[in-house]
Amino acid sequence: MKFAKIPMATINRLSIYMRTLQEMLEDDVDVISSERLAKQCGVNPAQIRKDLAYFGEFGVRGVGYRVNDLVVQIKDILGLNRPWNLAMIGVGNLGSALLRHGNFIKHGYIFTAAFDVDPKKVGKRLPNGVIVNHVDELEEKIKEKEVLMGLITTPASEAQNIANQLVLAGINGILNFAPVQIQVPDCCHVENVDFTIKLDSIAYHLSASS
Amino acid sequence: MKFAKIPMATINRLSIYMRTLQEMLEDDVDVISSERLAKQCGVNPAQIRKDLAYFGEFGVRGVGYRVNDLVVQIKDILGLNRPWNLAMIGVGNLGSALLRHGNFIKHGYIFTAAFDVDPKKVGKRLPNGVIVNHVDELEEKIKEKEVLMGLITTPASEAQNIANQLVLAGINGILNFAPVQIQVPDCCHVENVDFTIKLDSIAYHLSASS
DNA sequence: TCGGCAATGTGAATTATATCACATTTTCGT
DNA sequence: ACGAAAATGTGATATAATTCACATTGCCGA
Ligand SMILES: NC(=O)c1ccc[n+]([C@@H]2O[C@H](COP(=O)([O-])OP(=O)(O)OC[C@H]3O[C@@H](n4cnc5c(N)ncnc54)[C@H](O)[C@@H]3O)[C@@H](O)[C@H]2O)c1
Ligand SMILES: NC(=O)c1ccc[n+]([C@@H]2O[C@H](COP(=O)([O-])OP(=O)(O)OC[C@H]3O[C@@H](n4cnc5c(N)ncnc54)[C@H](O)[C@@H]3O)[C@@H](O)[C@H]2O)c1
Repeated sequence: MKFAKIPMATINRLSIYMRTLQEMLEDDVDVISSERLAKQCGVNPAQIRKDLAYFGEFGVRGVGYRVNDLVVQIKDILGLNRPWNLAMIGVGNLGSALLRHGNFIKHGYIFTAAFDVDPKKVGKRLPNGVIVNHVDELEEKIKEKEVLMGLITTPASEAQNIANQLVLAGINGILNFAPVQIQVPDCCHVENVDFTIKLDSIAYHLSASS
Repeated sequence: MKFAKIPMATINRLSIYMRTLQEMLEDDVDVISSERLAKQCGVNPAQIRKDLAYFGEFGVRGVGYRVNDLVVQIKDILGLNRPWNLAMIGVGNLGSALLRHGNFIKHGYIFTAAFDVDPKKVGKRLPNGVIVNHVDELEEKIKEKEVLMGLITTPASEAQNIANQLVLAGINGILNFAPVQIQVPDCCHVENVDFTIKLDSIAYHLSASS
């Protein structure tokens, strides 16, 4: 079972399960059935069991899943039982909002470096103590701070260029907020966040149903 | 063909095609083959033709697609040949960054209302001229300003509550940035944006490949 | 100790999505 | 005017993901 190809959708759902389970922990739920968890997450119960079955057997038949254990197991699967150092490239509108946001650290994501080209921003100290570096120092600082993922929040026109530099600096995980498709070698994994695509999808549904 | 069930994935890809085509227009490309467009968008050429075939015949055999025409056609499909009025609920960190962002208006999305509960924010005028209202006035203002979609950027704990109010105010399209699964009636379409899920997915890929 | 219950884990069936492969249609050069 | 070239549109095929349905397993109470 361990060596089957894992659907991407499964990985994304595991994140959602994990987050839901963490909320349940705070409400002192300690055992949960796939049925109840499924309802909470808006998926089919068999889906949850199948998703987990790719990685092993984590439940107790007739009982359900121990919430705390399952959170740990999912974290193991996803590689989240360790901190991940992040770099932000582009400390503008969106970049700053993300840097200020407290949720990342709660999930083990730590901004340890930030870069910009604007002289007004370079040298500034961020609320989390990180100092904004000039993008010229990208490779050096990324290695020094042991950064493993880069978040691109520069203008779209710069995104590909920044991606290239990140890859050269040894980064192989990128979260791209610029609304362009960036090209990287196979060793590097890119995820895109594009809000307007989501808005378009809502527009389609509202138009189609009227 | 018109009445086949359209895959969600098709709709999302149409947005990507459209954006890529719009870039090409700026570079004065006026005809494009599915093959070249596919390469640019990182998909299979047959995929593009199939996606479009759900809605009609837009190309010229032996030639390709007229870029400008295809943009118009896709906009028609998605319902984007008209403006969409948006409301932002929660004018914090993220909400403000989005409100300041110029890309939305370029795609026909117009923020016409904004809401918060913080007395320091209510009454303030935003860069786009919109005044922040108290959330108590949600329904009234949403009707007055003819808002059709709501963006939720409040703390997660408030998200469901806000969603309920939006539905009551007649909204049936919601873009939710809070990291919780919100429940709405079938008439309402919800899309979620959750950055940490994307980070988790990157973490998984980096862990799995090492 | 044992039988019934409850909920998992999973092969099989179904549904959805993507790709192939080619007949069709248009353009263009001679 | 015609034949070759190019690229669409689409039925058939392949692949992937989801859901069903039930045998299996561990728990609990009598
Ligand atoms: N702000 C939003 O709400 C929002 C929403 C969706 C998408 N986006 C996308 O996110 C990106 C950033 O948006 P924004 O609103 O923060 O823009 P912004 O202009 O406020 O910020 C961009 C920052 O990048 C810096 N920069 C420019 N070139 C750079 C380079 N080569 N290296 C490093 N830094 C560089 C600029 O100095 C600036 O600080 C854009 O691609 C935008 O389309 C933003
Ligand atoms: N900031 C980010 O980069 C980021 C990233 C990912 C997810 N998110 C999510 O987006 C949401 C907002 O994040 P943020 O960083 O902007 O938080 P924030 O605290 O800066 O902003 C939240 C705003 O919502 C307002 N608010 C609270 N209750 C409200 C209510 N009932 N009605 C209307 N307004 C209300 C607050 O007054 C505040 O202005 C959160 O759910 C967060 O998890 C944010």
